[in-house]
Amino acid sequence: MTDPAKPTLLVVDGHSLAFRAFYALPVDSFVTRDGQHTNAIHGFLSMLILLLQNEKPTHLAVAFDISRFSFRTREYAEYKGTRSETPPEFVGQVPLLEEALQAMGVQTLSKEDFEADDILATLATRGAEEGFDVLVVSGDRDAIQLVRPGVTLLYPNARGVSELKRYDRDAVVERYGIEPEQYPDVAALVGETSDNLIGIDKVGEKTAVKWLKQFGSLDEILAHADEITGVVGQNLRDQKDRAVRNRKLNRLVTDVELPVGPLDLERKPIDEQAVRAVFDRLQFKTLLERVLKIAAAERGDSAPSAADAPPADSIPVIRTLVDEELAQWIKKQSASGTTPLGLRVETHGSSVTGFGLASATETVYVPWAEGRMDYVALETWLASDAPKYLQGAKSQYKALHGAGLRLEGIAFDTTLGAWLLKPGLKPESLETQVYDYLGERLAVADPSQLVPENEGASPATEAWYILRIAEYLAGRLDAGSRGVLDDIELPLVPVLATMELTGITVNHDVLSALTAQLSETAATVAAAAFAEIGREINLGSPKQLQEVLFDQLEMPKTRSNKTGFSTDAASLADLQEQNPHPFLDLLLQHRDATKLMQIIASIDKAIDKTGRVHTTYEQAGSSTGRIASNDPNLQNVPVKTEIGRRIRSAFEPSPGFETLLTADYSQIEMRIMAHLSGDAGLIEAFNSGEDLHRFVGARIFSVAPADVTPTMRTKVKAMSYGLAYGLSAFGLSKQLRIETSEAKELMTDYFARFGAVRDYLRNVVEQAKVDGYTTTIFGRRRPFPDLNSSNRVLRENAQRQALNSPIQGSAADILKRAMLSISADMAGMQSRMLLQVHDELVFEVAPGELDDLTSLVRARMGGAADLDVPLDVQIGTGPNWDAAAH
DNA sequence: AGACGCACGTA
DNA sequence: CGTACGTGCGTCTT
Repeated sequence: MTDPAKPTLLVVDGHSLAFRAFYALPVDSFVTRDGQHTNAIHGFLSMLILLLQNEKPTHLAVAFDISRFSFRTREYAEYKGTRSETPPEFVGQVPLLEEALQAMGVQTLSKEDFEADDILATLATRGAEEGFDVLVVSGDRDAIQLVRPGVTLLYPNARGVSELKRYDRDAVVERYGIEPEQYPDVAALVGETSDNLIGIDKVGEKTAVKWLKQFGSLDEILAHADEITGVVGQNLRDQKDRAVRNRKLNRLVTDVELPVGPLDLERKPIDEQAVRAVFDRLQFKTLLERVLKIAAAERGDSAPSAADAPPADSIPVIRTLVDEELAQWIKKQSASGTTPLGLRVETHGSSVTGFGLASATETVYVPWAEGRMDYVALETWLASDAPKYLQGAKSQYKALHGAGLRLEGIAFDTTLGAWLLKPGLKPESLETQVYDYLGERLAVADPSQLVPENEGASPATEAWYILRIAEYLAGRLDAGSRGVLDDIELPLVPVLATMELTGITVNHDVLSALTAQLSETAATVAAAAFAEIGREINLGSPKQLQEVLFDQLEMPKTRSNKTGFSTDAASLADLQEQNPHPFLDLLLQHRDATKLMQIIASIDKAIDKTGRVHTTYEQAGSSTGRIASNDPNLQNVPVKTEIGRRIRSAFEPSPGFETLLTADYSQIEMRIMAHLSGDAGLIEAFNSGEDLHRFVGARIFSVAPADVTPTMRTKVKAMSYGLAYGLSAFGLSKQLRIETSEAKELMTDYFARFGAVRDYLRNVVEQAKVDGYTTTIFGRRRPFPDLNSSNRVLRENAQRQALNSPIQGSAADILKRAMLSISADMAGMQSRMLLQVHDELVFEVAPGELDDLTSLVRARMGGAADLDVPLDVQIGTGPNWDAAAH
C-alpha cells in the first residue's frame, strides 16, 4: 500500500475507465426516467468512490481525451483506426460524468492534441519527482511504462472496472517478465490491436520478451536483427519499420504543458449540495449515500444519521454458539416478536457444515455436523414460521433437505427480490449483491485454490449482509411487486424445490433404442448427402454448408447473417422451392436426427441411480415471470413430431405410482388478451364453446362457422397467436407464405371485428412509455427503458416486448398461483407434482388418487384467476408423458 | 477453456 | 420485420 507519511496523488484516465464501465454494465439497466443512459457514469463513480475510500488520496485528477484525434493520428493516420464509431449511448454520458466529478470536488483535465494517458504520464512523472506516492488508474496497457518506484498502476481486469489489479514494479516483472520501462518495446514488437498498430508477424509476447532479455532493448534487438534465425528473424528484418513506428507512437509524453501541477490537485471538499443535485438527476441513490458518507467522514463527523444502516466497519462481532447458548439465543430472538433473521447455510460439497444467523446487531455462527442431535432449538426454529431472510432460498432449502432439516418461514429472498425489481438481470452472487446494493465488499474465497489464501466471509457475516440487502430491496419494491413476492414467489420456493428433489422417472431403454435408430438414420442420410455433393463435409458446420450451397452448387443466396448466409430450416425450404436439390432434404433429415439425439443424450446423462431426472428450475431467470428449466431443460422436450413424441414416451410414473397425469391450459394467452382488452367478440368466442379459430375465422371471412376451411383456420390461428407477439404484416406473410398485401388485408379484417384487441395492444405500449414499465394482472412489473430510444431497432423491440409482457407474464402468474393451491391441496396425498412447462403441469398419481387429483387440479387451475372468460383446463392420463397428452 | 453465433427444441 | 427460454455445436480467440 502507499506510505501514510507521503501525500498520495491519484490520477485517472477518465475516458478509458468510463468506456470499460460502459461495456461492463448492462446499458439497459442504467437509464433515467427521461431516457438518459448512465451505466458508464455509474460504473466509473462507483470505482472512484472505492478508490477514495481505500486509497485515501490527498491529491486527485481525472484526465479526459478531447477527441479521438491527437498528434499520434497526425503522425499515423490509421492510429486507433480500427475503433468503431463510439456508441451514442456512451457519448452523452461523458459531460454528465465531468459534471458529477466537479460536484465531488475532483479536478478534470484535458489537453488539445494529447491523449489522457499523456496527461497521466506527465503528472505521474512530476508527482514522483515531487515526493508523492502516485497511483495511476488506466485501462490502457501503455500506462505500464509509467510504473517505477513511487508510481503504481491500477489496471482493470477483464471483468470491467469492479476490480483493479495493482501493478508495482514487482508485479509487472512477475506478469510480463520484464521491467516496466521495457514494456513499450514489447508492445512495439507485438503490436496493439486496439490501437490498430500491427506488430511483427509471428511475434507474440513470449518471443518479444525473450529477445528483450537477450538484447536488452528494442534498439539493440534491431541492431542485432541479423543474428535472429528462422521465419521470425526474417519477419523482423522485413518489418522493422513497424516496430519503430509503434515504439514512437506508444511512448507517452511526460512533459505536456498543463495549467496545474501535482501540488495544485489537492482534494477539495465535496459540495454536498451540488452532488445531491447531479446524482438526483442521474437517479443514483446508492452512490449518493456512498458519496455523502465519504463527505461526512472527511468533515470528521463520523456520527451516522439515524436513518442510515450501520456502516460497513460495524459488522457485529461473530460469536460461535452451540448447545445451551444457542438455544438461549434463538429463544431470545423469537421472544422479540417477528423480527426476521438473516440465514445462510454453509455447505461443503453436498453436506451442511454450518449456519450463519444474523439480526441487525448480532452475528452468530453455528457449526453443524451430520447426525448431531443437540440442536433441537435450531432445528425447531428452522422448521417454524419464524421469518427468515435468505439469498437463493431454493438451493438453501434443498441443502437443508439433504441434511434432514425442514425450512419454513422464508420471508424474503434477495435473489427473488432483486429479480422482481429488475427482471432483466440474471441472478447475482451474494458478493455482487453486496457490492451493487450496498457498495461494500464481501470477501470471497478463491475457488481455484485448494487451500484458499484469502478466506471467504463467514456465513454469519453473509447472513448479516443478506439482512441488509433485503432491507434495501424491500424499500424499493412497489406494492404490486411486493405482493407478487409475498403471495407467489416466496411460497413457490418450497414447491419448486420439492419438484426438483422428486424428479421424474425416465426409461433409459426407451431412449437407447431411439438413439440407436436415430444414429443409423443419421449415418445413412449423411452418406447419401455426401454422395450428392461428391465429398464429405461436416454437416453441422454452417460455414462448410455455405461453401457447398452457395459456391459449389451455386444456389441463390438466402437471408444474410453475421457469418454469411443463413442455412436454417426456413432458408433451406425456400431453396428447395427455387432450386430443388436432393442434398437439401437429406441435410434437413440429418439435422432432425442429430438434434433429437442431442436432446436424448442430455436427458439420458441426467438419469440418476433411482432412474429419475431432476431438472433445476430458474425461478429468477426470465424477464416476464416465467420459470426456466435447466440441467437438463425439461421444458423443451420434443412434442411436435412423431419421432419426437417417442422421447416423451420415455417419461414414466415412478414405481408404486399408477399413471402420469398432465393438465394444461388451452389458449391461455388468448384468453388473457380477451380479458385485458375486454373485446366483446373475443370474449363471446370463449364463452360460446365453439372452437376459437373457427369462431374467429367465421367472423373475419363472414361465413358460417361450419364453412371455415382448414386454410382459413390456419391463417386465423397464425394471426391470433402472432398478435400477442407484435407480429407485423410482413412477418405474417412470411410465416403463411402469402403476399404481404393479403396479410395486410387479413390484419385489417381481423381488427375490424376485434378492434378492442388492437386498442388494448396500442394502449399497453403507450402506457408503458409513460410509466416506464408494464404490469401483469397480479402486479408484476417489467421496466422498459428503450421505449423512447432514438434507436429504431431498440425502440421497436421494446414495443413488442412491452405488448407481450403483460400477457405472457399474467399467464405465468396464473399457473404459479395454480401450483400453490394445488400443492396446498395435495398435502395429504401421495401423488406428486413433477414438472411445469409454462402452461402445463405433470403429476404422477398414487394408487386410488386419480379421481381426487383430477378434480382438484381442474378446480384449482380453473380458479387460479378471475377473468371475464373461463380458464379451460385439459387433463389427460397415461402410462407415459406422451400417452398422457390429449 | 471461454465467448459468440447459429440453429432449433419448447410454450 | 414474432415473445420467452436452454442446449449443443462449430468457430474464433484466451
